[in-house]
Amino acid sequence: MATRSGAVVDAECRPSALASTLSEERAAELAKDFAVLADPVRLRLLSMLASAPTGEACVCELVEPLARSQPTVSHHLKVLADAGLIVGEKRGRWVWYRAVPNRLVHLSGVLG
Amino acid sequence: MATRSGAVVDAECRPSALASTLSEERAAELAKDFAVLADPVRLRLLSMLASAPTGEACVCELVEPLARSQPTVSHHLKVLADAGLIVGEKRGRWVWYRAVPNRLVHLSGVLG
DNA sequence: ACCACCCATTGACAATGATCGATGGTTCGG
DNA sequence: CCGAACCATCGATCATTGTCAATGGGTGGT
Repeated sequence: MATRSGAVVDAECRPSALASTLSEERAAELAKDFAVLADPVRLRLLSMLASAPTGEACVCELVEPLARSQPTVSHHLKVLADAGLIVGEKRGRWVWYRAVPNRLVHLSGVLG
Repeated sequence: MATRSGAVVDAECRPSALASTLSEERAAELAKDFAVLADPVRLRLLSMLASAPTGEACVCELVEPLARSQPTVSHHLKVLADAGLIVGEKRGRWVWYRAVPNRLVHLSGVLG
């Protein structure tokens, strides 16, 4: 179907505006946040800390139930700590980790 | 502090029960769900589809704003579709993708 | 029948990340 | 002061994944 003076372009895909409401930078930030949660060991670590009777646990308590080596568990704890999801406090020989409450709420808001 | 008959082991880390409330299988499932969201291109795709005037968009409309090749965009759309987050319908030469509502709510519940 | 257009699949490659063994730094008990 | 226990870091390895070029399969206009 041609217009009077123009070429026929009716069947072509026009680039037009689907300007995303989500900027590239913001998307990258969110993706990093979700990537922290995209690992079963880290999810179980969060669960174990959240359900700990005293609210905290030392690394040596976490290694065995996870069936991973101690360096691996330490690695995941660091990832979680860097993301602000947990905090660690050194007391004597032990380092006690505790889940940071409400730190996941902003992600929950993105989804809901 | 020693007990009556036992040796002193007070300073050792005992393995004891931090039985995670989150099973290894469930953790693996959740991790896969979060992994789908752990990519900026996929997050922007979801955003673009959700904010599309008609609620849907064809692939050719999505390629340019994302600054990725068409095969790459197709790949991400497939990942999202396999996760049940979007659905695609072929009409003529085009495939129209639409976001599936409320599909993210269960993840939102996990976080909140 | 041909060609242009839309989209998916394939194959290859580079980057990222999960994992472990080995090592080093602290801290405490004896 | 020495050894043992706890934890972090380093180096290496292997699997996963994001990306693109090339290709193929459909669909529709001419």
